[in-house]
Amino acid sequence: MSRVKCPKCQNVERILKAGIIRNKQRYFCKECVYHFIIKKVQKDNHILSDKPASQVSLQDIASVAGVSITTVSRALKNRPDISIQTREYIKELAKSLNYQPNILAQSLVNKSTHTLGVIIPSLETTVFSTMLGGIQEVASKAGYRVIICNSNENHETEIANIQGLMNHLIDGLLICHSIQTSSYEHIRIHLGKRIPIVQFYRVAIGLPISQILAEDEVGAEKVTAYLIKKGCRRIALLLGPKNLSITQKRFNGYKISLEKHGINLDIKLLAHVDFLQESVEKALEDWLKINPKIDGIISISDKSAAQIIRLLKKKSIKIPEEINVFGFGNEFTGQIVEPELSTFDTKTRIIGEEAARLIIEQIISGNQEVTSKLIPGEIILRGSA
Amino acid sequence: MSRVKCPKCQNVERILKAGIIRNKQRYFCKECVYHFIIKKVQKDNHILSDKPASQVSLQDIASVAGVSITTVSRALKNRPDISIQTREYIKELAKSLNYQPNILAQSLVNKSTHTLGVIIPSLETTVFSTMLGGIQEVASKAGYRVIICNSNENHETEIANIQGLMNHLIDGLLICHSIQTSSYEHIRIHLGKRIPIVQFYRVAIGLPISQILAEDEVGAEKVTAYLIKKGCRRIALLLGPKNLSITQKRFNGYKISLEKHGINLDIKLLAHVDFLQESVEKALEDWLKINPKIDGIISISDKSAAQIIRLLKKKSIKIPEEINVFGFGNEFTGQIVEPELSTFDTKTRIIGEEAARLIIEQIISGNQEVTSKLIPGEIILRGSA
DNA sequence: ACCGTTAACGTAAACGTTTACGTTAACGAT
DNA sequence: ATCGTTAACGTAAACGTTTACGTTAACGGT
Repeated sequence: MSRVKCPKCQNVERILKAGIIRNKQRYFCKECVYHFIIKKVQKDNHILSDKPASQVSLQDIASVAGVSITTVSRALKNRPDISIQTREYIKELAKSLNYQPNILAQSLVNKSTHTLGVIIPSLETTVFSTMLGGIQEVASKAGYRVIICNSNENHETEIANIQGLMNHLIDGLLICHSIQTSSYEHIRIHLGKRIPIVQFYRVAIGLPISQILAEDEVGAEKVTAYLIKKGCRRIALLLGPKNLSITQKRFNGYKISLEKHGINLDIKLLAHVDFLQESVEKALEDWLKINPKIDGIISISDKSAAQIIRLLKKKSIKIPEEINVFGFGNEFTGQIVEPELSTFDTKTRIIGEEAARLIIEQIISGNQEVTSKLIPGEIILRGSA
Repeated sequence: MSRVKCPKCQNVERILKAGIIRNKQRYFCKECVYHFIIKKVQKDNHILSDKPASQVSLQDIASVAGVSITTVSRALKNRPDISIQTREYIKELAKSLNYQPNILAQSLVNKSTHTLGVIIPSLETTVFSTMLGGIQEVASKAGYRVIICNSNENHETEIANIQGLMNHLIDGLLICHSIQTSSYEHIRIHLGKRIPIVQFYRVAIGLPISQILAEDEVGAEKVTAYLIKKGCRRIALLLGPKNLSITQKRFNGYKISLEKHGINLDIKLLAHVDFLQESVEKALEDWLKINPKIDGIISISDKSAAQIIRLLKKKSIKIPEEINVFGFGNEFTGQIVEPELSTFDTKTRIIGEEAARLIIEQIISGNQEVTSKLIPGEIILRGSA
């Protein structure tokens, strides 16, 4: 009935229809017992007809040079088993064709991407962008790219980001936890695998993971001691959410220092904020109502401290005469506010640098020994305390 | 002489040595004319003997389920041509084995990485980290990852970063040029290819590339006009390096406004700085020596403006009575300095958001039509002018 | 009995590399 | 002539996916 010809036995007579598959008629040849579908005619893609935009591959170079892909790879990678003439010829050819290796394919074979993943809670907070700067610099110098994921202080986002990065995109993970992160199951499941993890600044306490930390406890202790020495007895402490490691450590340092100097801890002097301007203002209002009056404030960040100073001045409260204000982090803002802010410099950039250094070392050595490093900070005295 | 047996014909007699290759003895069987090397005995890697750390692949699932890789892929991707029972079984199996797809392999096949590349001159400058925040947010919501490369205001680094990212790592490139970038050959060679490029904030003038811009010209014009209306006649203008687009545009706006109000342009009132504190201080010193005296300063950024205010106050120069100071960018610092800083809000975050939105649209639609978008800014009046 | 249809699978090519292993031809020594 | 050696290449598998295409068995209609 039809002019269909069997591609195997060339028979035209005993061909039967045999169903429709993917919108194409299928046939069955009774002669040679063979099912088949009529192929479309091939397009004429002889020469580089329609690939203006696509990158040239090893195959393209090999075709032009008249050698195999292996030989091209050998030439470009300076491997042995190739003659000098061939090597130079191929190298020049590759350059003239503007060959660029496909990093995806390389990574797939080499099982290494030369990329670090960084999970950061926010990009618009000075401490974090400063740490990122340190990470970037060290990573770049060591030949590593950086994928930055912003968790936006959100637990779910943090989990999703980590999962994505861990799916073979990175050689190592640097993580600074979000405010909301209180369980660490999503980290634990990746421990002991191929990809090393380093926590920095905000860390999970109690997990066997390498950490790079600021001197939160020591710093808070030193600052508290300094204020006590200056005569303060009612020192208010502005802290972040309770689950954060920096919150716990700074509180510890504060408490230790009070104990050493025989001052009783007053819970009313503690406040937990979420880094937003409103919550800082609220905490300050509450403190100012307390009796006996507060005579010192240790802030969670320089930004909040600067904000506190502005608010106190609006209320005509003298700094440092009535209230001493101390910041944490040594941000630029502290040099702008009046009086200039005394602060504990946590050496934020160095934390980033060290974190990158540590993870790169772990990647290269394959040694994932758990280490914990404290970056020494420094009290910087200016006008506010 | 030896007990070597030919793997083909099992002959033991007519075996000859045939060179050493990669430190292994090679043999030649005269019987069947065959070269061979004695293979090492295979290791017993029956069960998952030594893969505690390696991720499970489609192949692993397929082996356990007793089906082919294709079937597993179909199940996990909800493709047709699979029975519901099989699909559900495989899905559960995958979950219990904690299967995670290898994004590298997916990207290689799909020729798409769902990743945006961003080249930024610095991470520690507020405008940039704010724009990054905007980019990140829009990208995340659209399901795109972000690779951030810090050019560190360096031309060579910018070139290297772009080249790296373009080697199949990203689906689209967002770029904000470094100070040092004056030639744009490294951008031009990537135009018209598969990967769209969008410039933002600092752009190359004259290249056919889509751009998202701040209202630099209009903003400078408005600010200048405002100061003139307030009575200023000697308005100093702090600019960045001459090759930057924002420098040229802000200067244009300034000039236009002066002309409109019949004020002559005085070159001595212009200063080009490199964003470092020292150069700002130097520019200010020079200005203060000029006669007739300056009565207004338009700064390149809020940070520099805040710095200028502090310096002026140290010299007991009254703001805004003697000198009006205007910033650019609406950074947090402007609310801390006293008097609070009047500024032109360039809506930095929106610039980032729009840049991300535009490039994602170009990626999805495949339409690389060149568009240029100006993000409307807004004058914010506070105490300094 | 014969034919047409379809659900549900499998095979293999493709993406662009890297690399273990095979092969060839030329050369020198016996 | 026969054998050992080596430089310089090629072949093919592997990395983990996706997908075009082929195949099988079962079923229903005549």
